[in-house]
Amino acid sequence: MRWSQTFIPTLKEDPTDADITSHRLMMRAGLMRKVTSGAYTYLPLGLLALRKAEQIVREEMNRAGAIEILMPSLQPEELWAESGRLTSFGPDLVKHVDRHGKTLIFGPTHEEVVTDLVRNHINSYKQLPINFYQIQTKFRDEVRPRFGVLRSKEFLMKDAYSFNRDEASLEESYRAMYDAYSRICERAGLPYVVVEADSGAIGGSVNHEFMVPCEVGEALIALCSCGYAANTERAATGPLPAESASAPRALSTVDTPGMATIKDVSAFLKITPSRLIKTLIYVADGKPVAALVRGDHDLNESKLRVHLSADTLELASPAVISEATGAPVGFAGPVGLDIPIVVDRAVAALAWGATGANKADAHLVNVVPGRDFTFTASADIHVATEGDLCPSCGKPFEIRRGIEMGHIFKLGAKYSKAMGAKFLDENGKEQTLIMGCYGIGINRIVAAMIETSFDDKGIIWKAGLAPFQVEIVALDLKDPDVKAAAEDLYKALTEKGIEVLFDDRDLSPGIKFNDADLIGMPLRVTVGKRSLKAGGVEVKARNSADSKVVPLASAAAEIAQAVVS
RNA sequence: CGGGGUGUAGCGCAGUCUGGUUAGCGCGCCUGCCUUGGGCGCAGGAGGCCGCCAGUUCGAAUCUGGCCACCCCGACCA
Repeated sequence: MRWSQTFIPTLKEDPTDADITSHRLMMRAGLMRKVTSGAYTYLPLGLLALRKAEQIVREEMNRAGAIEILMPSLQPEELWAESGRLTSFGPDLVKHVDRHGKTLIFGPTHEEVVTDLVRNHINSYKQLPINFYQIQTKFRDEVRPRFGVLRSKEFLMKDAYSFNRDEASLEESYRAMYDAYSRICERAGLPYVVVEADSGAIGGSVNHEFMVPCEVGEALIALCSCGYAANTERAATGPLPAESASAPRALSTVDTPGMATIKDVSAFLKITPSRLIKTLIYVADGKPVAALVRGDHDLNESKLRVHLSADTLELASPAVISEATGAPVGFAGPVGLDIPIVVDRAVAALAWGATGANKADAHLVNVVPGRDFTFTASADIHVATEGDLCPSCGKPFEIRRGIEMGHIFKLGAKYSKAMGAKFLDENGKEQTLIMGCYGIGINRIVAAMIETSFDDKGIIWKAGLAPFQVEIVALDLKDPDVKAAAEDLYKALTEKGIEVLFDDRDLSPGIKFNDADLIGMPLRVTVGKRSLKAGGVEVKARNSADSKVVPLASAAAEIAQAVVS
């Protein structure tokens, strides 16, 4: 591709609305442009990279035995009503009412559509297992799109859905996807960790996320040297050692006028937030329950829901809170409370703490769990954080940020049961299909790679995703010898099937070198009067400061060799 | 949805507080000359509903009100 014949609008300055590296560089290197919040136009260079990512994913899916199809973005609302997700997915759904008044959903995911396909056409165990996938644009009405293409309202996704006869078969499909995802990360040049994750709105039990560790990642992951790795939304925590109870003092009440937040109260009482016992009132399946966590911890609703075996769980309204505790929000406490009380194990481990007094403008101090209040259960119900211990080996976690690039789920019968997707087994007996689903964000592959491979000059492409393997920078194009040498090399490399970008623009060397660094192709070949005088062309890798002069006669072969290796 | 911020040429910004000729600067763009190994030089030029609507005023980029868009933090989240 000749630079003069394509469209690569590089920017000298950083755009004001991009402040993370990948977004900034994707704009500056001319990979894309924003159309509106959360929606981008991919320009030639960005599109080439996106297609590379897509092709890697496609090849690995095919290799893993998945079958490519293409489902529509437009989905009938009724299918979502059948699965029950019309409400659970809620406001994130992008909807459209057509001229007949029928509501269509712009698919954020395709469990319903694919399950509908399968229930109509898969009837026998002989057709199983089967795994359908597609690479398609998805829509989500994101509350806050951000970080360029890392969280957008419209994005390219590969979604695969396996249908299996039983758990053992699902395990095989799941394993095949797990391995495929690992290979995809490796081919794309992405550093990654696989973590246990929470399943959110998709459902199911076992699931893993493929994370690219990176400062701008939105997910927090707990890592342990023993190999345990989990999203902090999901990570179990090991029990903290109980504090030794040194001569407990008597419970007493302290006036705390207007102090309803952890920050206010801990400052006023001159104790650390970890000594405060935060009392949260929830409504589980219609009944109020108190959940106690340390002031420096966040309650993990998933853990609490699982512990309570509740179908629905939501934070109680102020009215319910004051009815249960007799106090306004901010002053709830466990002492004297007559609803079920679940304490986090970290709270149970406290020798003493401070809590709300169930009375406006008052807190209790020297509260001893078990002495001053009893509790229904003690469980791990807080979000894993710095200072927590690994549940597997007991050593402290390391907490890191990561970009969630892929997510694989064992769904079980969640959708097949709700939508009646069944098959007949060898005995002619009707069975419900078991499902798995496997998603990977194509745009995120590209952005995450850039986010983890750049320098102050620009992008440093890993070969797997690089739009071109080689950029020829031709200087002194008005010199016939230089022109001929550059053209010949371009032709020779192209004929060898190498992806070459030929910067044939008649611009000053500085601009061309800076652009070459910015767009960051793995190999740069400079052809100019000076290089010819030195005996040929200058070859330099983007990720190295060294360069060498290669004779014209062997240049094409040598460069081709370097690209392959 | 709560908090904060920004909208002036393709990009990056000044001007707004304190209203007053023709709205500036750098980069980019066009023409000519010059230059060719790290964002050259000289000369000439094009490009603006100053986010939108309404109001105040003799006069509004500037003051007032409403609206819209975008960004950041938080909440939320395959």
